[in-house]
Amino acid sequence: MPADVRPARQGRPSLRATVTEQIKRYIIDSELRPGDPLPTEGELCETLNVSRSSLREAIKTLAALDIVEVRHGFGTYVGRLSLTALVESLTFRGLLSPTDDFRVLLDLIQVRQLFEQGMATQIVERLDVDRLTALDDLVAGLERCHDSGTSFVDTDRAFHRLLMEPLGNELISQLTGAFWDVYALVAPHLGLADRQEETETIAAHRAMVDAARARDVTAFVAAVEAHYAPVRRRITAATEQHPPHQR
Amino acid sequence: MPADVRPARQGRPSLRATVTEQIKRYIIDSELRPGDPLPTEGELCETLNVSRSSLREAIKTLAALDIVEVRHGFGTYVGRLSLTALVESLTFRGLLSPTDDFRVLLDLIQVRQLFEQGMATQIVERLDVDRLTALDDLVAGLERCHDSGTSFVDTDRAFHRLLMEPLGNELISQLTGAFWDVYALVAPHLGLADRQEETETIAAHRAMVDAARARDVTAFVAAVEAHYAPVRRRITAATEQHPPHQR
DNA sequence: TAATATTTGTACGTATGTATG
DNA sequence: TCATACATACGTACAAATATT
Repeated sequence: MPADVRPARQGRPSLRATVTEQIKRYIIDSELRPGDPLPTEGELCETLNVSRSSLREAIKTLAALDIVEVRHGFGTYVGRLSLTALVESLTFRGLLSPTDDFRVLLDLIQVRQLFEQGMATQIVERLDVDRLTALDDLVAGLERCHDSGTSFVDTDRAFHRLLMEPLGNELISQLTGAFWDVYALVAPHLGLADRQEETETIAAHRAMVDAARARDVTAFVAAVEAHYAPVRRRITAATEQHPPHQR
Repeated sequence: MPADVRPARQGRPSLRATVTEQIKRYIIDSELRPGDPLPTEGELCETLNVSRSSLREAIKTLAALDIVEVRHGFGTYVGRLSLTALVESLTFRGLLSPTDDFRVLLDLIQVRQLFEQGMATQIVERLDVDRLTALDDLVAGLERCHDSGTSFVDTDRAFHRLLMEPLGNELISQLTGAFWDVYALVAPHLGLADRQEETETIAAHRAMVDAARARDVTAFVAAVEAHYAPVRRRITAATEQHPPHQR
């Protein structure tokens, strides 16, 4: 009986690796969808002929990838397949290396900018009136947050996700959200204050909406540039002074 | 004693969640680097005051994210922080929904194209003579593979990674590799044959190198377009005929 | 409100497999 | 070959969460 999958490093695949593959196979073969229930641990143990400990470790591996979702005392379900694993992995990377973490953040910002500038033509084309109005509201929300001193972050995240939504590319949308999450999680640990530039940032958001409404790709790209430029400057400045790693 | 971390959904965080956070914290606080050894399971159990089962499940969660790496019979180490989790997650997503999987692939191709076109200016600017020569060799390698009928894939992957390397953006490089991996894993399951268009693909690769050598951004972008156009056509065609899900 | 069944979470003990020297 | 250290696997028991009655 040949091993039909990659032997990872060498030797035989571990039992847990086998079990994770079997569970994935079960989900695919049963044509389950996110949210659908899986058999209980007991049933799976019996079906796959493994102990509960081994099965649980396999389940935990799959849960980390959001391929399954476990609810205590209730059951196990097919996961939402979100990119939480990517967020966790990148966040940890950002927190891990004090000397390199600014590099990680710069990389991240560059990708976000690449998404919005590289898709500028399609974004400007496809943003309909409803979405433009919604974006207006979100910018107004940013201003309210600024005035009242409340948190910026949720509204900002929603803005950038809504911007990419009309592309109809679920991967880009999710990556946008994921990268935003990572930035929001890592930046505070680096002592990067946001508030000083909020006014500038809000203006850039508004410029993006205006450019999109005017179907002016060039102006839109410039507005995106203006949106990310201060952040990049700040990170670069922080890199140069090579601050001590806090905590 | 207040719960100092996010309550996730509701209630108290599970012990396992706490343990995973503690291990991550330990790695960061100890300033460990990828490849560095962690304490043994026994020591960690004692330090964190948890049973082996709980600890092991936490370890498995971290291993799935490549935050730690376990070597059987040898020990546990800080992981390479690769994007294997992203690859696994996206691959599974592609395999999961027969009706949508072409959509997933199209999304993927679009992002790959976005990377190469959006970064065209910098790529063309920064590719030095050595790298251009290396790219020449890789194209020659593609031709040899085509003539001898051997596998295309490794050389193609190397080409696209080398293309992005001079950007110095590790995230883009890794995402490029990850997306390539996902495509290579999912495409065969959809019955998308590659060989028919190999000649066309090789020509596009060569055009990309030539354009880069001439520092001609416009030509480079066009070559990238020509590289991905046939793939996208093929996926679109396959979508329309809505084939039965094999296996 | 309370009791109960179901399901996942945690703990511990023991035996086995694996890598290194 | 052997010894040691370590991870892997299994089984059982009980705790905690959830839903139903």
